[in-house]
Amino acid sequence: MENLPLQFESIFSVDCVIFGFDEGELKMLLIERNQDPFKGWFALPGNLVDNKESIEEAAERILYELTGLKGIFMEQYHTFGELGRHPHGRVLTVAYYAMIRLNGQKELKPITNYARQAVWVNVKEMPELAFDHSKIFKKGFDKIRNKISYQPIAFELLPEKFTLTQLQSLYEVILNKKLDKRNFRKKMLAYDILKELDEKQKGVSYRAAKLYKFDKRKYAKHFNKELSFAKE
Amino acid sequence: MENLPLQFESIFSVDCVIFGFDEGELKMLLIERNQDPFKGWFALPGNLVDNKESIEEAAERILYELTGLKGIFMEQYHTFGELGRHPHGRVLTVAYYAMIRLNGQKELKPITNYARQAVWVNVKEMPELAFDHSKIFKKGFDKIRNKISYQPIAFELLPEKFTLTQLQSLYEVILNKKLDKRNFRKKMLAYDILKELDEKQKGVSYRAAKLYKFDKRKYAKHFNKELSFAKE
DNA sequence: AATATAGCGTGTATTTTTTACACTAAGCGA
DNA sequence: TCGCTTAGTGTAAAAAATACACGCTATATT
Repeated sequence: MENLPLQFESIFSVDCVIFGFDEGELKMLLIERNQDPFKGWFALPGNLVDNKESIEEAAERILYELTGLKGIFMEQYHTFGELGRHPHGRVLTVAYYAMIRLNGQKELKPITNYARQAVWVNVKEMPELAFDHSKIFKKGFDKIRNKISYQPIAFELLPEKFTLTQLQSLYEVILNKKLDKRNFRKKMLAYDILKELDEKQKGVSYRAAKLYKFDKRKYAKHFNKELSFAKE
Repeated sequence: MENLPLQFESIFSVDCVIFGFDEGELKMLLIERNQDPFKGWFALPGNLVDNKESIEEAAERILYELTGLKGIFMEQYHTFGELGRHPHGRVLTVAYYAMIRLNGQKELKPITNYARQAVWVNVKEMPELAFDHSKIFKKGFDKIRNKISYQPIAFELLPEKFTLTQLQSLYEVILNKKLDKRNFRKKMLAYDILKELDEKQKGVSYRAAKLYKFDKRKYAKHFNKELSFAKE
């Protein structure tokens, strides 16, 4: 702290690990790089932070520029700064994650041409990524897997209205194990953070399930108590 | 990532939040700064990371230089990079924490003169700190409070041999609430990670308590199951 | 030697939470 | 109307968490 030049600029980047849930699969947002190094490789959306913006603002801007997604709230989870992580020198990267709702097909359109395209990739079919991004992704995945065990972040991934079966299968994908239907429902309803709607699922060729909404107001009330979904 | 100069140097720092437990009080390690800005203020041990060392190495080196403590394993928990956090420009700082055993009085002797002195301060009597260090400390404290609820990190703070009452009072200080003696013991012993010794406390003017050791081997066996201490 | 003192060490009953487990009901399509 | 597919439901047993109080023992004091 002491031997700093009197005025200086920091060089560091952010990387974003964005999860989405679609067709029963947990997916992650990747870009195909259009620049060296690692041109043509898949990578996490990420770039350098400007000198006059906060890191959070940078994360939001960069995600927008590379994928077209706007207004996504992300949470910081780790900073990576291995000596060898970038070919041109050590760049620190601050990693953020978010879980978002895929309303039907959210349009992915990179605004800059640093990215050739942005795509959703099933987390179970992740290719090798540029830089140390595979490691960053893995740690982010661990993070949400852990977090979902005590906080109901899963709702962020589902459409506004969802069935209990959808909710359960999301938990199953993230935790990577089967849960008991009756116990899952009992537990989830006991938390009293779901609002049952007067509506049913449509367009299915079997008995339609009731739809539910996440009730933020009730959730806030229970907020101190941490919720536990993982123990079963 | 794309518009990087071909070779560059990163400027960033680490700050260390080091907890110790002594005389029934949870304490934190602070230095008194001997340099502007904030000369004479208390601050977390922290400094710039060299260009050829990993962040972890830097944390260890810096802690040593400022306090004389060696070989402390620290864990990263957050990165702070507010635009205004350093008067000369934005410096990112990666924050680490550790909990350490204070064997009697561990000698604190700054090696460099960036620090005038290093001292243990009760977390309940924390002065205002330089830069945004109060915020960094607070987040670190939240972190261990949360962590101790499901992982037995408390052992790192106690002497090798300790009584159950000492262990309980440490939990009470960190969680900031009273726990029931019988239930605490029942739960702790049920986890089967303590080894009862054939020794007793010495030098107390009342019935001496049995001493215990933390049994790392048994802990490793149970490691998958997370332990819960906070619910009561 | 007797007594005071301070913290040690222990058990049980109750409530709450977690788990295991299987069938009928409803809606759609052929 | 029959067949298929998923929705929706309850109970009993086990495990975990909680609430709660007193005799014991080592030392210090007189």
